[in-house]
Amino acid sequence: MEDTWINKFKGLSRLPTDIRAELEAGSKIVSVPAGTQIFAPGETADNLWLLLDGTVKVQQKSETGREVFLYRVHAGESCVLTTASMLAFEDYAAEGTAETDVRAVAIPRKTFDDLVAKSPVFREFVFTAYSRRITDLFTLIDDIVFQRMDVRLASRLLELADAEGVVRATHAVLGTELGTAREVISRTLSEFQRRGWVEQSRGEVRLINKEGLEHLVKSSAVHG
Amino acid sequence: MEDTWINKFKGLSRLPTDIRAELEAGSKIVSVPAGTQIFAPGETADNLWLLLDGTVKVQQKSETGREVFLYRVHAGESCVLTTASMLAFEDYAAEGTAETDVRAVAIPRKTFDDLVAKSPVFREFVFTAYSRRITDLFTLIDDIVFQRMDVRLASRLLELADAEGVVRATHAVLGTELGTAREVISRTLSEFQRRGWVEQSRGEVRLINKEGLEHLVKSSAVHG
DNA sequence: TCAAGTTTGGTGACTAGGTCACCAACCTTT
DNA sequence: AAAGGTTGGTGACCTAGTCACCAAACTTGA
Repeated sequence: MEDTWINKFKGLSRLPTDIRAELEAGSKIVSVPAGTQIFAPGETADNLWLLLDGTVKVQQKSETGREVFLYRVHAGESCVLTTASMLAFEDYAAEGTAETDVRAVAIPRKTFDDLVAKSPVFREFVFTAYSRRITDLFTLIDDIVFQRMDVRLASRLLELADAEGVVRATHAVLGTELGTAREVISRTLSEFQRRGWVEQSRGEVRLINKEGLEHLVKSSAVHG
Repeated sequence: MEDTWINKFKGLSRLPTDIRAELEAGSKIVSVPAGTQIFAPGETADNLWLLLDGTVKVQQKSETGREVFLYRVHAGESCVLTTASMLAFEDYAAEGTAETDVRAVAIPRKTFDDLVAKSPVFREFVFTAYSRRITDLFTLIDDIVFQRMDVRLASRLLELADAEGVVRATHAVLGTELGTAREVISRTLSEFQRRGWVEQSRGEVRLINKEGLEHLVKSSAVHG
């Protein structure tokens, strides 16, 4: 029914015909509604997901119940870090939730393992995805340690804004995204509002002066 | 000359004979002195290292020149995260340095790729190593965000202490290990000294009451 | 439609920890 | 013994995380 999804993934378009056929035959397209938990700590993942539409948020839950945002998987990307736990038959410490309605290709362990064995192109696809994710994690650690909160919030708001420049998220959610407390978000947003960069209402932040936010982000990139 | 190193690596001992032979023939044992830079940002790694002796410290260098410690590779482990960049032909954002004299098995890209293709046991070895490293990174992020500095320092001191209970490291080094400033280390160590847990001299910290440190670490694990 | 409960955001007071500037003690080199 | 680098100590200050509490905005149900 849908024989072109492979072309949505840059690294897969070079797959030879026989491997493409095996990949299509050995996987299936799934749809889940927003809010669905896709993988959870303590569960062994048994499918590699390649996202066709929507986004998945990956968070780490600490023993105290608090959460830290790790990364976000967008359409055209894969939840590849789960494959490590998949092939290693190990549990995964993070949890993934569909933020929006999600359509994805689910590749079961067996197909995945076969393709890694057979296809150099597929191997490169997997390891490239890994490499990107791991680099993201390194960048996250760097940010947490060295970057100021206001800069991190400004840049996250710019990322999360929709076409109208509106971010639909509560202060508490933004807090876990950045690994900080809700109060810190509230205070920083008040300051942004005082400067005329944003307007707020319950559950949303409207960016009314993106240049201000962008300038804050840029200026800090220079000095660190 | 050395045909038993494979048994130092738990996940490799189950390799079938022909694969063992290929692995041994296609790799070589290398030795480097303490302080050697093993991989650096901007370089494509072209060997997977399996550590036989010594330790390798992996750090992220930020644009500002400051460093954050990411993880430490011990004997019997592999620098597996570099393989992602190896197979993806991508640069790596982190740098690895030999902390001690290091003896290791270097597996070149070609051998590595062949073995991943041919051997399910080797694949499992690689992905298990990945899984462990990634989980470590998640734990690190969690620690940085939620754990108190004094607890983190206490636990790091216990890890780094030699058989005599001595940690040979300057305050500045301990600072980068924990992603904090030297001053914070100095103050926290003074407090530990005041409590009779450690004694200090230039370049080293002697743990004279490990129970005190351990108790601090344990007590915080309960409440978070 | 109103009361009760829940979710969301605001605030003051306090603490932990990161930053800056500077100095002193200590080691190494010549 | 002087000079210079390395290491550690300290006060003042600022950022951000924590705690306790409240108020406003929404939701639910009788």
